[in-house]
Amino acid sequence: MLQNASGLKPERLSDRLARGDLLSVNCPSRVVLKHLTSRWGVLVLIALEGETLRFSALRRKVGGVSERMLAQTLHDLEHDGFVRRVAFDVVPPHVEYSLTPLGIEAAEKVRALADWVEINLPRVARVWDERKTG
Amino acid sequence: MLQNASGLKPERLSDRLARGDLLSVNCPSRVVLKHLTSRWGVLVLIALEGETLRFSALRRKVGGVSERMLAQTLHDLEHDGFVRRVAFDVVPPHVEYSLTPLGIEAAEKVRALADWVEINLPRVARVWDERKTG
DNA sequence: GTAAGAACGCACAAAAAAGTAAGTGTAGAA
DNA sequence: TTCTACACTTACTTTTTTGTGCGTTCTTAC
Repeated sequence: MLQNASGLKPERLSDRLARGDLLSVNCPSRVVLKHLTSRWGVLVLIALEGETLRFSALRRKVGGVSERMLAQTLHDLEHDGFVRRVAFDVVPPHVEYSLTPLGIEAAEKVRALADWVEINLPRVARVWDERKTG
Repeated sequence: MLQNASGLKPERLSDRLARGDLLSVNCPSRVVLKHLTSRWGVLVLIALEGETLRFSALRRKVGGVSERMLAQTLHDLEHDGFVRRVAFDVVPPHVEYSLTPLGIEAAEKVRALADWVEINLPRVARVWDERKTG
């Protein structure tokens, strides 16, 4: 994937991706969407909204993440430009994570969805119950 | 999970779930969020916005889904009350899928996120490029 | 002293998600 | 008369994701 079949000039992603269509296979947006909607991606974005946190604090805030998964999620989000990582060269290590402007925008959308789910959970739960009751 | 340890009256999910906190482990909203943000869940919701589709048509519209995954995704979404399935007892089979009112609301949120991603993909791609260029 | 905390990277293992292939039963098209 | 479409299901394989635990390197608290 991402290979340059015609193999000419050095590819620039930002050129090639004017506008994709989510519903088409290989739409590059799908990759980004995947990071944003990943199990921990959503929660990290939300946890980081409005505050800067250190790795451990973030881990404590996001219930259930393992260190490995948090690190990986943070890498992905940083790589896409949603999260900013600032490391101070001291010992013991001190690293701060925060949202970039891009990340803030994305977090808003993610948060809107998450909020909707939390608020409407009772409606969904009612459907579950009905099905059990028959 | 979901077992009734104290084992008294028949549990009703809609009671137990007044309001969860996404950031806590075992928050039930996470299950629903998982379905909505799953790889194919997002696409199916979007594909079904505004139109009723048959299984095959849906499969053709959502590029890349296998039959198995589409069926499973549809099951999950139906189970949560986002999708309505209407089967006509004829041969060859005829089944129609559409969004419920709940599904329409959810789809709006999901779509908002997806649209944001598509529109802002160039900004993300620029970050990718920068990193490559160094 | 000895343990914990800081922020990971790395190797391995288990679990979950996804893909592949094949089968079902009938009808209308080629 | 052989083929395709329809809407799946089931069994099996592959891929991806997630978790576990160890090592690092130094400092502060007990």
